[in-house]
Amino acid sequence: MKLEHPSLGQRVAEELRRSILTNRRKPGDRLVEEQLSEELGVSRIPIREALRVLAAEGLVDVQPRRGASVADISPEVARDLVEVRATLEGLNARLAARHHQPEIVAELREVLTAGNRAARSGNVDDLVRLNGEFHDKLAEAGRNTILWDIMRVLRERTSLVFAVNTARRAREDWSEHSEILAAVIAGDEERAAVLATRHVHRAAEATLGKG
Amino acid sequence: MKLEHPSLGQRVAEELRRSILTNRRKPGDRLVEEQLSEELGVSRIPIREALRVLAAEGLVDVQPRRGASVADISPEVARDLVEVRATLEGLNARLAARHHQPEIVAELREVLTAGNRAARSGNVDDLVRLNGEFHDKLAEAGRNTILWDIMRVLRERTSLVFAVNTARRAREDWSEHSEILAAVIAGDEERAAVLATRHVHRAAEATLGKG
DNA sequence: CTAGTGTATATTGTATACAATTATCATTCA
DNA sequence: TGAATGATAATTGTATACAATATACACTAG
Repeated sequence: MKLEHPSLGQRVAEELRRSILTNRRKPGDRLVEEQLSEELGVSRIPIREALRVLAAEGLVDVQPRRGASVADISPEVARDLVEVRATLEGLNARLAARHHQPEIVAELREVLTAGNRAARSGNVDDLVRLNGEFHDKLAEAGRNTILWDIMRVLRERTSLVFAVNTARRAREDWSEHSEILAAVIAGDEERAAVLATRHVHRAAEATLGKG
Repeated sequence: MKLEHPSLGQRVAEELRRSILTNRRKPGDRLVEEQLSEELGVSRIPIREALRVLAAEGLVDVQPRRGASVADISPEVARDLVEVRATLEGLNARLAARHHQPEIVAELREVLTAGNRAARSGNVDDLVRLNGEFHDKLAEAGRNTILWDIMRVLRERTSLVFAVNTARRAREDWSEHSEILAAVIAGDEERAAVLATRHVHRAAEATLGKG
């Protein structure tokens, strides 16, 4: 077995995370240690570590002595996630508008163009990736590492729920992204915050209905 | 060895968490697996699990192949934590005011009286415990499990920083708690939110200075 | 005397083995 | 027939042992 710097556990976690977020493993699917161990060609120890990491992120449920499964997010929990995420995206957009980071803004502009293109062509893989990039870079522009970290996890968990609507809502999504970025560039904290918060709520409504 | 339901890892995590939050283990202290293993009388496996859990909570730093240590929170990170926590305490107070939960409010009233008593007598242990209870119950009143969970972790991490000031600021703390609860009871969402947010910022300023 | 190198030691990462618990399912008794 | 029961299998929890890596420090070369 070849060894590299990031521990096996880390890499297993990465692999599992991807398989969950791309819906190759679906909510409720059991994650049996022995089984994963064979499948990925490592012993159970790194598998266990990975499962704990993912459990901490909320992507996996683990019950003592009964094993792990892909998290199944109930509509109630989804609403809770949305409420928190909407608030934090608002805070972050406010901070981004305040801090005014030209380099990141330039990158965001590029992502925006690519996103609009993908929205017209309807390429789902690209849309998912670009949407992630947009929110990630925006979080970077907020310059708050704690916020960045929490939002990353919240985004993953909500994406587990909203995945179905990525294609359908693509146009609105990217038009809203555009408005948010404009407000950030203008340094209009209040408007950036309101738009970002509203953006999350609207994306949620498309899947959960108004609540 | 006696076995009980919560796994050893869980109990080790609990034990370590307490020792960190009570400052028996200080920021920067190394957490050597073998050493903890002997000290707590279990093998290294549960120790590792516990360290991962605490790392996910931000109470412990672990670097691959170099081991774990009690998290040392820089002033910059502390400011970031405060910014996020202030916002979320605001959101939660708003939700608590909206949802109007008589039973929890009754409990909060009791904690408040006990807190004011402790503030006058200056008993630090009681102050820490009651402060935790107040915020925990308030979080419960918000009825958002995601928010509750995130705030618990943020509170632990900020408490690591603010610990020094618990006694000094006790009077103001509890007077502010009282105002927040009043706004919650009155169902005044906006006022509850503003007060809760301001409360966190003020507690932070006592330690970090205005930022 | 300092920089660099190599070896010893400490520590973490992983694998294997076994113990404890939970789930499954056939069987028995009412 | 259906619920309770017990044996068996599947699975997780923990311990021990070993491999890989990082750190510390003495030693050599310049």
